[in-house]
Amino acid sequence: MDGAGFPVARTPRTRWIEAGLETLAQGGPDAVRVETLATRLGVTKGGFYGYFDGRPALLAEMLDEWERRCTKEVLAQVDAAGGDASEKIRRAGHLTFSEDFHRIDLAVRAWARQDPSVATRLRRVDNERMEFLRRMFGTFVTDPDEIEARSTLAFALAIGRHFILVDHPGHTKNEAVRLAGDYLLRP
Amino acid sequence: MDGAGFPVARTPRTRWIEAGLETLAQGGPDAVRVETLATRLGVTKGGFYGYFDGRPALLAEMLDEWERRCTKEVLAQVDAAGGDASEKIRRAGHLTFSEDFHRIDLAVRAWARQDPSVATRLRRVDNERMEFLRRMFGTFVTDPDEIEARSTLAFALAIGRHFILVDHPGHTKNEAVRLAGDYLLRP
DNA sequence: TTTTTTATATACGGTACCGTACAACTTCAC
DNA sequence: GTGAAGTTGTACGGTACCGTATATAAAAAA
Repeated sequence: MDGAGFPVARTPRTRWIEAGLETLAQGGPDAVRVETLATRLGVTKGGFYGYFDGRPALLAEMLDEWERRCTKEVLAQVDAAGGDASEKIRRAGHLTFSEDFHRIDLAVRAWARQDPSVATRLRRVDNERMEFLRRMFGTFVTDPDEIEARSTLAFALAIGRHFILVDHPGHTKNEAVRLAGDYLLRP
Repeated sequence: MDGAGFPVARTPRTRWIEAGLETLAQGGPDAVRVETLATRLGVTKGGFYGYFDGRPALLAEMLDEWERRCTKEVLAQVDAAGGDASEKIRRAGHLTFSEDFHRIDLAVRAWARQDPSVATRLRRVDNERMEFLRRMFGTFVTDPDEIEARSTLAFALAIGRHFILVDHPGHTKNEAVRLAGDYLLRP
């Protein structure tokens, strides 16, 4: 065809990015080191610089991937599943606030406090999520201020629960969060 | 007296700890490096190892200082000021999450997600704060579940507002948070 | 002033990581 | 096979940081 025989990459871009995101979730952005990632992947950094223009480029692409996942991917899954409007809203909520996305998300969130360019990306994503919450509360609350208040609290609960370390005597943590959620969602 | 002449330390323990906390707030725990701190303080690391048994010891003492500040110091001030329950809640919020303490607090919070020993300390502090919130809500709410729900939401709002990056069309961020706070504190 | 005591500067060896250069290997096309 | 072309391993120099050892400076006590 266009003429080149080549070996299959053992460690293509996607694997570096995947390992990077995993490490980010576990240890924060400072834990994402080229040589560490290489060891983790069972290779040396030899191939890395063929794919990425240095460590900053990897970090940028990790953020690209994270952003893509929590926007396009979530919307695609929601649309694919079908159902009516409120069904879709609920599904989107479960997806964007699922444990799976959260680990990376929380790391990005902490990272954003120290890096303005990360903050810009996070703001873009968070605004979309907040819009979703407003739509949700708008279906059974009429006062705009109350919509804003409840949406803000719901978002804060979804995020805060992972940054706050408290015991709830007589309840599990999940029960306590559910209690708070119910309080927020009552008519 | 006990017999020692000595020069006044230009850079005593407290200054290292102070600089450490400041750096922690700005760049996270990984930014707290001995030599970097020394440069920032206009000295070399020469004196550091006379005070601290290595970098981990400094980090530990930084956490000691942070813990001391946000328990004894803050609660004393809140109780001293008086006022009714919701007044105290706001005051506690303003004090423990005053810009000054807050910057450090949020950094510790992010740090705790990656270090179990930090998490243990944070849990101790957060439990005290949560106890305070429950007491305050308990003065005008009777249902225990509702006390727990409102307290959880109040805490989540205080923390979440700094980790969430959203625009509130028609409101400033502070207005939006106040809206949420009012909603939470209504009788 | 001299001595004593301590804080800091300087110098060192070691580790971990970055990014580059190039050699060695692997796979496909022929 | 042989060769082309991409992937990975290895080797290198550079930087930043750790922790130690020791010299220097400076202030209190004599």
